Amino acid sequence: MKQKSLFDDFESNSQSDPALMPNLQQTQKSPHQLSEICFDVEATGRNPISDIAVGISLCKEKGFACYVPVRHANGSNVPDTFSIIKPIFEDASIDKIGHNLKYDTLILRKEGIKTAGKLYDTMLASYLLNPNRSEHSLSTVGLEYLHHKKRPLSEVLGKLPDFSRLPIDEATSYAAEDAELTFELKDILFQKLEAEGLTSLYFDIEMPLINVLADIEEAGIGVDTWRLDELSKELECQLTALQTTIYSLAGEDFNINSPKQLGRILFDVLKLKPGKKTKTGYSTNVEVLEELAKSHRLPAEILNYRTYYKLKTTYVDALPKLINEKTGRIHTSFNQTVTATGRLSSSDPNMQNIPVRGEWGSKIRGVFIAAKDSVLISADYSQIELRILAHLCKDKGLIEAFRKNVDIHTRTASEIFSVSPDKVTSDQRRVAKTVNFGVIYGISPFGLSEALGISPKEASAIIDNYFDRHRGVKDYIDMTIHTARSRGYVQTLLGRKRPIPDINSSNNNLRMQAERMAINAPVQGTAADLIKIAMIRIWKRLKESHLKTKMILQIHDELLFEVPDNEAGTISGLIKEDMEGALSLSVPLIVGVGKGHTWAEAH
DNA sequence: GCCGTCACG
DNA sequence: ACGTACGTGACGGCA
Repeated sequence: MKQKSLFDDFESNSQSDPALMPNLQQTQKSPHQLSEICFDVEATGRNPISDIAVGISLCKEKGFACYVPVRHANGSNVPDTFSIIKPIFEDASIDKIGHNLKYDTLILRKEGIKTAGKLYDTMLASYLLNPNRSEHSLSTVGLEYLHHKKRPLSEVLGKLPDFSRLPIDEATSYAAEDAELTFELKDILFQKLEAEGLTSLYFDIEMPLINVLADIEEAGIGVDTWRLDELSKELECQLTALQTTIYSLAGEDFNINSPKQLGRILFDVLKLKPGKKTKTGYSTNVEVLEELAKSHRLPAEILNYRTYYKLKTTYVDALPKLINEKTGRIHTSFNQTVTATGRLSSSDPNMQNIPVRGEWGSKIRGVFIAAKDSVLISADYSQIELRILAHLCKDKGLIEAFRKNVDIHTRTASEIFSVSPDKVTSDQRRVAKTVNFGVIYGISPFGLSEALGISPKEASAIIDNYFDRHRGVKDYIDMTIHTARSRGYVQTLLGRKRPIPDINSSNNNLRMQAERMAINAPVQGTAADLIKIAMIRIWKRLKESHLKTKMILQIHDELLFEVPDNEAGTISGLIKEDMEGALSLSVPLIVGVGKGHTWAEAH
């Protein structure tokens, strides 16, 4: 069969309307077999689960871009668009280039198009090149690398509600520009990735993760709306009662949610002793209120009120609004280009900060439920960051502890307090746990003293003691800071880089903060690399084995799966195996697995 | 739009 | 004398 050029098809389809293909009119080149195509999907909004495609722009070379309207409100759409472009997107011999491909592929999937072929995502390339940057939109990246100023979509749209209302000529010039800009960015960014040694991280981890995340987002998670409603009423009750108590204790009504008004009541009216200050006034945070609660009932009730208010507004009342009408499930967004360390982030809703602690943590996790005839399985890495620290710093004591699989906090306690492990008190273990976390965060005497409520002197002694017994950790930290100073960046085990711009700053605070970032980033970032590898392995295994189990959440060191009952018996072992074997470190990796009808039960 | 606060790893 | 543990996102108040 004769291979027809995509652009031939577009031309034949658009001849009656020259406005559709302005750039095509300019460049009449002889058709040839495509080896790569740059594309961008224009849609009705920013949520790939609920949005629909309005049009698709394509660029095959510089100066040769076009736009195919699909669902414009004015009706000038190309008939049968998808049958024209479908073969191109599904042709594995044609490389696909795009900016934020997760979004585009999710939209295309709903049109029945499954993209095949080698993928290049310029947004992910930009992220790996500079993860400190908070934004990697096409306009931002285009500005940085091509000095190209894109007109903001909001300005193009004006008062129009979405892209489908845009007159076709404006839509065409806007969309074609996006595809062409992406096309031009590709070569520049990939040369830089190569030069920075980031290609294997890019092609082996970040790019394959796109489809994993797209599947997770598409799958969503089930929620018990009836139970949410019940919890909302219960919280409403509690809050009403607390409000009455608080007004009576304060002697007047005020807005409890206003730190400013609360500060006036606590420190001006009741004359309680202010603790720390913020930039704007008195601090009224947990630490301050807990201290005040020792001498007055009001701050104690404020703390209760805050807890319930948070649970109600951020979770119980917010979640139902985010349930997708069609699927009846919650579909979070996993953002792959936000964090400076390589972690994912989650939003709309953030499914990575759902309460877990205390009675209400269980109540709220209890509303996330498995589908009919399925269970939820949670698998989480045990002490992942400390194990990674042990591997990175090669400290003998730390490695030995994990190889023997002893309780790491108890062991640290026995070291810093010079007692045998079986004599460690729960209080000593708590202190040791804080120290172990502190090490990963770039511990300082002041920070530890604040966290433990002890004097900086005592904290300093504990830290010195810890580093005396763990020279490997101390040397690793010194070496990391030294590397950061000389190279300007730090790296994870897989070569992910984080620039540390302030590491040589003359400002002590900035420099010390930079040092803590330098210490933490390789540890947190390697853990992020690790779980990403595990996700890809599991995803491939599920696909190849034609299993119906779905990965539905990632919470930094935990993966959550929705598992049909008939797969529940065998899947845990496979998940555990893939997660524990994702990287071969000098210490074993251990994954705990739980099962249940709700997330609370599975965790 | 920023700030303070607080939920998570 | 200063301000301090690392990384996120969402909420309400306020200018």
